[in-house]
Amino acid sequence: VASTGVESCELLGIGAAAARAGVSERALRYYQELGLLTPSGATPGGMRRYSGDDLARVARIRELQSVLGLNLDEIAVVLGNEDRIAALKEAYHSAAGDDRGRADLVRECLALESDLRAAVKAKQEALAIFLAEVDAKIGRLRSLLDE
Amino acid sequence: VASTGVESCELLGIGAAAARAGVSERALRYYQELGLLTPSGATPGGMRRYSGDDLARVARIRELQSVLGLNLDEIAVVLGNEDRIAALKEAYHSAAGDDRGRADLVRECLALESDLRAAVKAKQEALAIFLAEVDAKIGRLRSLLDE
DNA sequence: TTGCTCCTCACGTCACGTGAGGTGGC
DNA sequence: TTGCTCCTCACGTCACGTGAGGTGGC
Repeated sequence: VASTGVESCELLGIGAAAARAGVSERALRYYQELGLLTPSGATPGGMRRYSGDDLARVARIRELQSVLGLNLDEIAVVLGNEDRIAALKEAYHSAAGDDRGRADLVRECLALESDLRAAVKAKQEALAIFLAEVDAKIGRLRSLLDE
Repeated sequence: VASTGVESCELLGIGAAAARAGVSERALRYYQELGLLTPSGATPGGMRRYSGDDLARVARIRELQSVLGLNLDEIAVVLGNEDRIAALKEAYHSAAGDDRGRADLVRECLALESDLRAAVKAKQEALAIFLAEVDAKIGRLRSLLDE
């Protein structure tokens, strides 16, 4: 999961973490305030320590903001679902719990992921139409140049 | 240009205009405050009157916000360019002005439209990657269901 | 002790939302 | 006169930006 070049043993301070993630320290503190991202570690003095997984989570938040235009409330739902999926995989590997309830959980996660997929598809459609309009405008400008 | 079902002779009050455009009255007043959209008409009493072209401009603003994620400063640039293109077409039909300067203007508009096209392409690329990830996650969940 | 990084308020910004209180034409 | 729509402040919200002033470990 941690493909950011940070070993899982060494945790970063908020300054280094913000620099690596390409966000502000304020943003990291704000995500924590909203319960979106709790740093993996802390010093006795109350300083935040971020892991590679934490940085991956920050990247995911920014992606959901910029690519899909979700707000932080909506992102909390998506991240919550992804956390549940990860927990489900753990539960499947260790053969604990009842199969009946677990299958229901998987179906629930699948439904939420399908909703996300539909949102992406809708965005793609809108972008394709937009691109066609821009291309048409460019074509008309080109023909204007050829008198 | 006006394909919103509003005849060009009858201008709408801000309430009807906002309802048709699917935005708030506050948003229309805010766009005017920023110089993005000046209503085509006004009553002696100081009430705003919106034309079909005004509504099309509002739709364009919302499209640039939601599809491309531009802020209102960036949208002002795009709209300014589109206004110049429209003015250029007028100038080409009436054979006024010098051909030399006009061609330069067209080239300038073309450059800005090409920038816009590049932004759209980048968004498409990001969305395609995102969709592939969602599909992979859905596939893994489906295989979990098949035990 | 000196830097450096970190901490918590707390006010500013952008794109509006949402009343508060008053005006204007059928 | 009564509704209805419109007007201008003006404060609230979301996702942070940006200092202000103080703390903590090498």
